[in-house]
Amino acid sequence: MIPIAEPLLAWYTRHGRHDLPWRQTRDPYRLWLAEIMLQQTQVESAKPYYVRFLQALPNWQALAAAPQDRVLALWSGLGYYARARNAQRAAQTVMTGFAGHFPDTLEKAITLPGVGRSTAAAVLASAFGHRQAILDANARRVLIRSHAIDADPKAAATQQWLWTLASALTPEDAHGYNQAIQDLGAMICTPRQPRCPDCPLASRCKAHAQGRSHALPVTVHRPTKPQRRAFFLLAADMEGRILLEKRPDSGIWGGLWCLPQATPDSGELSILCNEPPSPLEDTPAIRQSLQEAWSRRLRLDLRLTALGEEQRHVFTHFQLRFRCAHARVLGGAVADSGATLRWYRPADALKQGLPTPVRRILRNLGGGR
DNA sequence: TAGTCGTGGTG
DNA sequence: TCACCAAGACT
Repeated sequence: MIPIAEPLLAWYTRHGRHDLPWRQTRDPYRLWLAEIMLQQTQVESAKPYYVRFLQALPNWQALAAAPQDRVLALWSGLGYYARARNAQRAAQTVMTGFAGHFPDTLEKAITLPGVGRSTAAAVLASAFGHRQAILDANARRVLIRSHAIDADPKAAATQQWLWTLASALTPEDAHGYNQAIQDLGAMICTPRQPRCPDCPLASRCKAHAQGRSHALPVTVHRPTKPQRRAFFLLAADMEGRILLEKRPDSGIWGGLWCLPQATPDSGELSILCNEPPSPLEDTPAIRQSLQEAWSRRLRLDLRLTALGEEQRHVFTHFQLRFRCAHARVLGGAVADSGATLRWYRPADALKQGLPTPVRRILRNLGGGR
């Protein structure tokens, strides 16, 4: 084991990112929210969301009591929407189960939905000064390089070893140390092109000594992403309002408002589910099939007027190719008033919690902006 | 245990 | 265009 706390803290004092919004506070709510938003998310992406979210929902009580649609709207565009749903559940648990206070032990903290070991440790260390080790992507990379660990970082045995290492290395000032190791990972010990000449740990880093900084952590080859295809329905009524459908709570884009989707070859309208990719051709038969399927399911008299160009959206584990089917609503029972189908004027739709591709589509409706 | 869950930046 | 990656957690 290589002691790194001392040079790390000294470096952090001089070069750390002390101006990050969540470093101006020791309020557990604010620290916890930052940790949730930063899960698998880079600092620059989370920043504006963090500020906006706190402005709207500044404490446990406000978040616990807010409508889910409001929470998701604030999260819209940030991704991993289960985090937003879990965050609200966690806030409700804090209010009802912990008397409005973030739990002060690791065991209790990780019972909150969306709070794992690393997130809990980060909050306890920063909010209460507890000596708790974190193990996020930054800390993991620093430990793997400094100790020249060759094993697959994702393997369970490696994880266990890294946690042991992290715990042993974390000093009494875990609050400072945790932030220091994260900043080092983000600024110096970066995934690619690590800046070893500027690193305070270079003299004791095993990977550096072996000239393998760039080769660690080892990467396991991932198979290419599968493709999924779908048609999105852009149905406008007489007043120019657009039909949106709320997605189920679980699964992709859970709880968000989306354009109704369909695939041409499945008899009924499937929703971004895992099925063999069918081409997004524009043929009379496919238009007919889409029009009938949507009309039936949504109980609307639809007339498809055009198919937009193919667009793409890449997820972590698959790639989505889709086209927008523009349609007019001639009449019929308006599938409205339901909990999952609503008509929105485009300007109002943009205030809802939308997946990024849907937001982009609706933004482009009015010709830009 | 191995998938599942978003989005934007980067080489 | 593409694969990889990010302040991970859940099922």
